Amino acid sequence: MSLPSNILKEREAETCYNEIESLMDHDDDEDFPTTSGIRVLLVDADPNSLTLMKNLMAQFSYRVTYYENGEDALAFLTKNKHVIDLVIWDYHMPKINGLEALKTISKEMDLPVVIMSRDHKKDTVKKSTLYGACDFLVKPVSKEVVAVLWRHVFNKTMLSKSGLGKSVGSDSGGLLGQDNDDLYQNDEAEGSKNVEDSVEQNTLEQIGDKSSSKKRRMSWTPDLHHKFEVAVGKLSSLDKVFPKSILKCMQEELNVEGLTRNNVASHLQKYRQHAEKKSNAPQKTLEDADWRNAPLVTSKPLLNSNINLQTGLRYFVNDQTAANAPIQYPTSGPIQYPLSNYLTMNNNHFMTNPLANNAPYTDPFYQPEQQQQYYPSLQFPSVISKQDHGNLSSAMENMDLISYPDSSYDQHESFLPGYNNFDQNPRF
DNA sequence: TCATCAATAT
DNA sequence: CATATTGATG
Repeated sequence: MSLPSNILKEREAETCYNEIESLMDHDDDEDFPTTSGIRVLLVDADPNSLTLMKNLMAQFSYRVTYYENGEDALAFLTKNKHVIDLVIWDYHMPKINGLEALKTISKEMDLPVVIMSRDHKKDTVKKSTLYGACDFLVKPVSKEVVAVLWRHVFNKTMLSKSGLGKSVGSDSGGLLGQDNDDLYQNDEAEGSKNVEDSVEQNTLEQIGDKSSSKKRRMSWTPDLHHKFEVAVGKLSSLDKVFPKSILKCMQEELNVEGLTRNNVASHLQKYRQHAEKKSNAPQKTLEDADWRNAPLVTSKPLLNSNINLQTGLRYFVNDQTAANAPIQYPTSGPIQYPLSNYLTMNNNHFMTNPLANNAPYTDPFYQPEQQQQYYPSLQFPSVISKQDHGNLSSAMENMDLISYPDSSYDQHESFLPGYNNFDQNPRF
């Protein structure tokens, strides 16, 4: 098993350090960082797009090895992993698709893998990122994307690895250090059945095999939390807001099973702390207030977008529409999510694509002949911090993926790679 | 490292 | 039952 630092070590030292320095020095907008010499394995079953991408990358002096056949590519890779810096794999491949490649590569070697796809449907993006894809490119890939690709990948992999200090061995399973099999714990659990299911499993497990499996910690899904709040609301007028009464109400009136009084008590504690915190300190710090009140940054969107180091997804930090969109907790019926779709970025933050105000936006940063219209609400997702959004975040905490449009994305939408601004101390 | 959850101890 | 502490998680 190769070491995470192999990217650094195995490239020629001088090129490498020059590369780093030039990368770090360039926060200048117009200058693209050099990508020369980066050794890329490019795999795409479609010869046309393969050629296109290969040529484009050659323009930026990447050293590209390319395959149409996934098996051949993998065979090459196992022998030559030490001379490859980056793997770009098409999602839709016969035999070995992007996900298969991700699995194998993250297991057997330690290389950043970028997934490329013509579509960017819900599943494609979700699975790719969850399986540890370092980046997700939508075909046709623009030259701007290629220009900053290595910078993103490098930044992501190196930062996350050096962030843990020198420890090298522990994170070898993948970029996120997660086992693929465990990623979808919550996938089958939906809606109100969540807790019942998990608790049932617990009891079953405990009966069947006491020694091996730990009981799974329950999770307060949005739906369950909603019921909790409904129960609290009903009881509050009677001054009977105690765990026991809440539990009773939830069980009898809201058909919740499998909860214990302690579960409710624990949640109630957190719920109250949350309310207290909110009433005590509704004032934000100056800095936060400044940020929240700052005008929407639209002058150079790409330059202001960030990449999340864990998911590889882009986010944009100043979308007030999204930041201010409240989540609705009706006293009955399903929760009304705001005009947004939330992706969990990490345990602290959500990325959102507000679907409101779809007015096309022309990026002034581009030269006239290159100008294109964006749909800002979709192009530039923003981040909502949990600290600023109490009631929104508490209910959504445990969700990997809250919601997505049922239909595939608008064709104008994509997770466009932005320019990482190398903010070493990002707000998020 | 750091914040926060749910569980458990007091 | 309320509150403090713990352990796990990401």
